[in-house]
This record gives sequence, C-alpha cells and structure tokens, in this order.
Amino acid sequence: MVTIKDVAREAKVSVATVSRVLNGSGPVSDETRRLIREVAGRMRYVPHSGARSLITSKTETLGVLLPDLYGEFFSEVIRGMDDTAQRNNFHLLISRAYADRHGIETAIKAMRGRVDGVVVMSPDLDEKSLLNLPSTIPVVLLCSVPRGNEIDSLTITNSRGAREMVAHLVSLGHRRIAIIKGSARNYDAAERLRGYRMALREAGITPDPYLEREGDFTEAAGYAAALKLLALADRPTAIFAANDSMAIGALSALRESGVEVPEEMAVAGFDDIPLARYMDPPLSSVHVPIHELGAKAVELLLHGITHKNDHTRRRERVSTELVIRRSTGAEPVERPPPPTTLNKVMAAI
Amino acid sequence: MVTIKDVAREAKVSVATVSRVLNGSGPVSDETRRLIREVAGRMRYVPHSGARSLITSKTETLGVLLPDLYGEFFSEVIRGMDDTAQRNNFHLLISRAYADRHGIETAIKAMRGRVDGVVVMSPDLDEKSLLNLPSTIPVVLLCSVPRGNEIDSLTITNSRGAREMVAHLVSLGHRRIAIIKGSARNYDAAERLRGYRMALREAGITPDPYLEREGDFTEAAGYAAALKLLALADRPTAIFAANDSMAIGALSALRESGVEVPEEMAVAGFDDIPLARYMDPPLSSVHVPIHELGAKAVELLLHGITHKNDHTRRRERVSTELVIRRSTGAEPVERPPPPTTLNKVMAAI
DNA sequence: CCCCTCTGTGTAAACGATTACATATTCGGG
DNA sequence: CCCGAATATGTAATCGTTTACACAGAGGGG
Repeated sequence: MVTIKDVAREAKVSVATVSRVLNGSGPVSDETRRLIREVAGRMRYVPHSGARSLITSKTETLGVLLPDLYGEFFSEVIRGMDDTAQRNNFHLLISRAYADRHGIETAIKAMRGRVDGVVVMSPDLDEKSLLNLPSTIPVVLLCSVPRGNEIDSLTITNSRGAREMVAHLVSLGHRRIAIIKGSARNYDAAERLRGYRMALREAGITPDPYLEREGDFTEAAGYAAALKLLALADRPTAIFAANDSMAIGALSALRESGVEVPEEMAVAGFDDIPLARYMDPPLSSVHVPIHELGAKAVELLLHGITHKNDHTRRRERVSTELVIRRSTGAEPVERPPPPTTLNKVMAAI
Repeated sequence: MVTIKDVAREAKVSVATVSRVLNGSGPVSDETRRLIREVAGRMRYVPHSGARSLITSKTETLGVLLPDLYGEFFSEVIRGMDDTAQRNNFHLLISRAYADRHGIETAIKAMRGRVDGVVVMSPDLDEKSLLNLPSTIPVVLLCSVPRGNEIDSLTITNSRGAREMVAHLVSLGHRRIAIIKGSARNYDAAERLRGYRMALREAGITPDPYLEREGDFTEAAGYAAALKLLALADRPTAIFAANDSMAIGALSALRESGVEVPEEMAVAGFDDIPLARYMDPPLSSVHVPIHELGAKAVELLLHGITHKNDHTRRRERVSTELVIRRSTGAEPVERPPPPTTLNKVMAAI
C-alpha cells in the first residue's frame, strides 16, 4: 500500500508538502503542486482514512441505524440519504438493529469512532429507550417518537395525512369507515390511527371498535383484516389501511370475495408507493416524500455535526399529500408523472 | 473522548494490558481482567477504530457499491448482506454510483482505506470497465457480467429461469409469446432475453421481432409495452415480462383495455416480489432468493479477505424457481407461505 | 541449586496522516 | 542597504492503538 511518504520520496519533497497539496491547505508553488498531483495519480495514492481520522478526529462518515424492516421505503430513504451525503463528501455506514434499547445501544456503540453522527430510525414506541443514547455524537431520530429538546427529530405528518384521507372518505358519504392498523408499537402507525379517529370525531361519527383491525404493515395482514371486516354483520363501506401494502392485501381479499371496489367498498392506503397507481382499481393513497425524508435527515445531522452538537435541537416534519385515484370512487385525478429522474432510473432485477 | 490511556491510568496498569484484555490476546490474570473490564465499562471506553485500523490494517468494514436503482430488490439484498456481515462482526459502507467506468472507479477510490473489500453491483454490461478495477482489495461482482478468473462473481440463473417460464407458457399451448425486455445494457435483462429465445427455439417457434418490446424494469414501461402489443395485427397470446414491476404495469394496461387475463392473454413476470401473489390475477413469476444473494455475496467477499485475495476466483449462481399462479392460466399452485421471520417483520411505513 | 518454561506485566516502536513551528528565499519600501 | 512581510518548504510532534521485546517472578525437573 503506497503511503504519503512514498509519494513524497518519489516527488522529492516532504510529506508536509504532499499533504498540503492534497488538502489544498498551505501555500504551494504551482509547479510543485502539478508535480505532486502527477506523482500521486501515477502511484494511485489514496490517503489512509484511519490515519487521517486519527489526527483530525473526523471520519466523514454517517451512521444509519435501521429497524428490521423491508420494502421500498427502506431503499428509497437510503437513496435520499446517500444523495445528500455524497454531495457533502460523506459516506454512509448502514446497519440494522433491533429496535429495543439494547439493540440500538450495541449498534451505536459499534459505530462509535467510525462515524461523526447517526440517524436512528426506530419506529418502535418503546419506553424511554432512546432518551439516554450515548449522545457524545449528534443523533437524528427518524420516524420515531420525537424527544423534545434533547435530540433532533424528523417525522412525517402522519396524523394529518390520515385525517385528510378519512375526511375525504367522509366527504364521499361514507359513515362506516374501517381502519387496518399498523403494529401498536409503531410510532407512524399510532399517529395514523390518531388521525383516523380525529377525522371521525370531526365528522361526528362515533368510533366502532370492531372497525379497527390489527395489522402489521404486510400484504398478508391487510388480506386477513379485510376478510374479517367482510364477515361483520354490519359491514363498513370504506377501508383505510395504514399503509399501501396492507391496502393491496385488502384489495386482493375483496376481489376474491367478489366485492366491487369502489362501488361496494372504498379502499385507501398510505405511502403512495409507485405501484399504487397500477393496482386494480388504482389505489388512493397519502403520498409520502420518502426520498426527501432521507435527504432532510442527513441535512439535519450534518448541521448538528458542523455545529458540534451544541446547536438548538430541531423537530421537523415532512408533509404528506392526498392522492385520489379510483379505489375511493372519486374521479381519477392523477397527479403529474413523477420526476423524470425517478422514471429514468432502472429498477434493476 | 476517553482513550485507552485513560483507562490504563484509572486501572493502574499499562495500556498494553488494557489492549490485551479488550482483544483477548495475551495472558492476563483473572483479577486484572475483571478490573479492566469494569473500569472500561464504567468509563464507556470505545476504541478508536481509526487508530486500530491504522496499525492492524483492517477496517472490519465491507463496501457495497450499488447502481442507481430502487425498489424492493435493493433493500432485500442489503438485508442479506447486513445479516452475514454482522454475524462476522463486519460493517457495511454503502454507496450508490453510476454504473459507468468513471463512476465506479471514483466510488471505489473513495472507499479505499475504509473497507477491506467491496461488493460491486453493476448490471450495466458496458465495456471492459470493470476489468481493471484498482483491485488491491478483494472484489465481488454481483449480478454483473462475470469476469472469468479475475474477479469473484455471483449471479442469478437468469436465462434458466426465463427459459423455464417460457417453456411453461409453451406447455400451456401458447405459440405467440411476447417479451417485455429490460434495458439492453443490463446484464440480467440480457440473460433473461437469452433464456426466452432459447425456449422458443427449443419449442420450434420462430422468433418474431415484433414480439420483443423494449422496457426498463419500471411499471410504466410494462404498461406502455403491453399497449403496443395489443395494437399489433397479430396479437400474442402470452406476455413474459423481464421483471415483476413491468408485468404489473402490463396487467394494468390489459385491464384498462378490457383484455381478460389469463383467458385472452397470459402474463408472467420475474423476481417474485412479495406483491406478486396479491395481484389480480395473482402473478406467475420466477422466484429469486434475493436475501440469499446478498448473504452469499458477503460470504464470498469474506472468503477473499481472509485469504488475502490470492484464492482461486469463484463464479457462483443462485438458483431461481418457477412460481405458477393464475396469471398464466394454470391452476393456482401456491408455494408454502414465506418463512415466518419475513412475515413477522414489519414493513414500517 | 540452576536453568528453563510459563505467566503476567510494562516499555516503546510502529502505523500514516496533519499541522504548529522553524527555516529559507524573495521582494518591496524606506 | 536593511528590515519586515510574504511565500514556499521542511522537521518533528501528535493522534490512539497494537505488539514485539524485555523483564520479573514462580514453579518444576534434573
């Protein structure tokens, strides 16, 4: 492995000069600069980041702690993070961890010294787990229950989005509106449930516990919950699923049961994953700007890093947007096509 | 930040002893060991990984270079990688890069010194780009055109899977079978096309260029291609899409055109994403064990690392499996439900 | 009783970079 | 002609580890 000394020797200068050229720090004559650049390139010199971080105490790396999830959300949020990170010359160290206190602490510990900050995504509500993170380094909480003034946090306007969607269903004349919930321990799921209840209350509808079904964000759960709803003596006329995957599972169950959507049953989801518009019928959903979510999280973290973690904590939310398609019965009002970059991108495999 | 010296001073021993305890290297008395463990824990000491990698020249980190893709595949493969990496106490440094030569070289360069090896996923066929990677460190090529004896590689049995699916369509009596291709530059797509043609030849069917439509692995492309196929004077009776997203787009187009699936048109995809079984009708597809793919890639890389890159190069393939559902018209033969871990997992959001 | 081995510990030299400080040269102004 | 500032470069300390080597004491075999 070629080191800075090798380059210095080859270029007949001192290591200090080489370092200055490569970092653009001190004053160096144009001629020397050219020479060193040439030699370093020819020798394929790459500085040892460990050595560098040892002396500068910077790693230029961000940790990302994800829960044990899967699906498109995951990849899209990473895309957003990576874009912003790369633009700022940062790398991403990604790790999954169980959302419980122990899991997160171990994971953060394993990252200590490797990263300048961490984005923690821990949808589990859990106890005060996250409160006493070994927070010598900046931390941003993503899609987790916000912790006031202690940690930066970034969330989705879950309850507002859910409330708007349910309000939309109400405006179409529905009174018996069911919800397929996410896991009770999941923050986003809890907030969406809150929005649902809020909308019902505002419409003067008394909530019916039978219309609140358990779910876990999978298609299978949506499928099962829909079947149970159909079996009720007093069926709902609309189903709001706490995410699109469950809505898709529900659509499948309704289809197999011969229930017409939206005529006999309106269905709505949350997230607006790309597939939503290709469902039968196209699925109404609450659009979440996932890419932006990742990007903002990293921006927040970088801010914390440059301000050495003694900045005033922020608590931001990214906005959702109602996307109404045929599954709720209204005229299909398709949004303009997604940004071209997304279209051109290949979903390899 | 507390260093090893602080711990040594506090425990009244030398740094060497502390290091020995923490790494379990040299002989240390039980009493000293206990003491040092206690002190280190109390002081929340975490070794500086930079300093460590400086002297050991190991980073315990694997680089992952992904193309500019999105979708479930991405997240699932990362899951597989992370599982295996964590089990071996390795971290994952993930980065996206343009699949062209320059993009990959810059990205690998940026990772040099930070990682012990790299998994490069570069579906683009491109020129010999990948040939002369700065391969001082082990590299595994994932889902890319294999490079014989120079680099370890891991691919999917694309052509076999495609061939089997098309053969299945033939066995159902179809003679005019269309394909919606992936990008011509994409390796997986090219292999799937090859399998399609092979199956036709084996069935004694002369290929019709009008039945080979362009696509790019997105739902939108599948939608558009299906419409064009319907407009043909001599329509096909079956459509094989090179991935599920395009198959779903095609299903959507057929539905809107009032074409019955599978009666008037059989449809099949590739990948068997979780959603496939919830489509209308449930989508026949070629199952790809994505998680396993990621896991194997990391195993291959770890092998290269422990053998200091002078091992004999391997060239492995993970097998696909035909999953027949209603969209191809056969009786629905559902596979057993996916592993429970996957079911229990939450697809947060 | 001596020597050898084994255990437990400390000392100090690496590892590869950055950077404060020192030094050498040049240049312009008084 | 001299002095100070500016420019260009080199020297060496430093960051936090690991580990080769040294050393001290204990125990056992001859």
